[in-house]
Amino acid sequence: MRLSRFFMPTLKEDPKEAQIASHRLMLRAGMVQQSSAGIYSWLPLGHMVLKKIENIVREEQNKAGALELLMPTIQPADLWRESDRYDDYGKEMLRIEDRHGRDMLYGPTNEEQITDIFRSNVKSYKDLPLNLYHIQWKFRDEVRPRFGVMRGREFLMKDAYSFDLDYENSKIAYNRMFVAYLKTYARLGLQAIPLRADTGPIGGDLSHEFIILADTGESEVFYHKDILSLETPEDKDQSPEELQALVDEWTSYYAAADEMHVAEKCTVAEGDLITRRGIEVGHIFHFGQKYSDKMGASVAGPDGKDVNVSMGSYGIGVSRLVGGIIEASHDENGIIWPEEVAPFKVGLINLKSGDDACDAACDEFYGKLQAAGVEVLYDDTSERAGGKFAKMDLIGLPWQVTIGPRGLKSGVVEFKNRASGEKEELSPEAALEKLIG
RNA sequence: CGGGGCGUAGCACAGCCUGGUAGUGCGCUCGCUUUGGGAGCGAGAGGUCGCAAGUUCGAAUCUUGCCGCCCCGACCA
Repeated sequence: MRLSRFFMPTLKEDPKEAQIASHRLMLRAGMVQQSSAGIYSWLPLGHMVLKKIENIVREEQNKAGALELLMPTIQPADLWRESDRYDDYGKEMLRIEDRHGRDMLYGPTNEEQITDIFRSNVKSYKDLPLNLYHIQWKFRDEVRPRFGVMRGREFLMKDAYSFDLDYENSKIAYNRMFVAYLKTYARLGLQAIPLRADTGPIGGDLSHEFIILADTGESEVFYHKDILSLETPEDKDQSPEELQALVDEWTSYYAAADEMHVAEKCTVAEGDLITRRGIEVGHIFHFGQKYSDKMGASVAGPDGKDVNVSMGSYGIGVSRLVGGIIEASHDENGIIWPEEVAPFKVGLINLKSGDDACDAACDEFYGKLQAAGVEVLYDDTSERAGGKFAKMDLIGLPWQVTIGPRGLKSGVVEFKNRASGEKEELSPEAALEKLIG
């Protein structure tokens, strides 16, 4: 992509409404634009990152055997009356009336909708286990949206729903998602910690939330220091026994958010207990028959008798992760994208566009990267050098290649790693080798 | 939802107290000079001063009401 043809409205100064790093940087980098409180338009650069995260989440869900579908954003109130949540959910639910006077709502989550799909189509235990998910926009009318996309009212979420014949099988589904989440966060370049969690309005008896550490996190977390040295599970299929062993390993260390942490009961030695702040980026629940009982989601078991299925739900905040990753990975100059989610892998800077030698060298370099399928943003504008450097650091692409008249005289380009700040002078061929090789 | 703050050019702000030609910096356009870490000079474009009512000869400025946004708290993926 040539910057001259791209739409990336960056800001040199900090917008005053943005208080925390990710919000400030997303606005400055031209990733999002606020539409109203807690509701954002995703501009091309932000949209690219959002889609990258979404795709990684999707791939890991698919690998874990979940099947993607897509449920609507607007749901009928009657479904929610069946589960009694229409009255319980409170003002966070955005309620709408259609032209016929029917009560509708903008879905804050989809347990009722998925249970309806399940009950009208699945009748036999032979069709289980089943795990269905979608990646869809949700709306929760938060009293106080804040922190940009991290606590928006409208947000993109992956939510999966598992259906099993009994608790034992449901537990396997739960464990499978637990492990899939560990793999997902690792691919996103994040160190995530599973915490035993409160089940809240979704209900249920088993629940973990996944948090990433960042100073601006909204809740305080307490954990045993060794949990950070656990190895991410291999990216392969695991048997139910292997899954259980992995979950046991990850939950054997103490880890709790402030509302679940009781200092007197915590047995971790003082020197081993770390207190930091965390951002919740995922939450999984086993809630058994809560919805299948109320909504009549049953299948015939092996003995021919109907059984209400045992369910779980599994959420990942996709749009929140965009902000979360920035919180966990930035410096005073801007964002530092982990390579897997970076909008482009390489930023190519033409230091003197209009100069024949520079233009020719850049065009050639750009062409070769594109031919090799490497995503590159080529700053071919006539802006001054300082501005180009600052902008490239701001948007945080993992690698920067700078081509200017001075280097060209001695046949080198500057090759910079955004994360470490390390620079080296290389021949164009050597730089290409590093990026393509 | 309790408490606080702010709405003036795309962005950040001054002007308001004490009513009288709507300003500054950045950004944008054009020209010239520049060109290796957010340049200089010159010339421009860009505003229903959040909205409405009121007071007044006259309102960005005073009064009232409304709307929007931000921060702290409680709440929450």
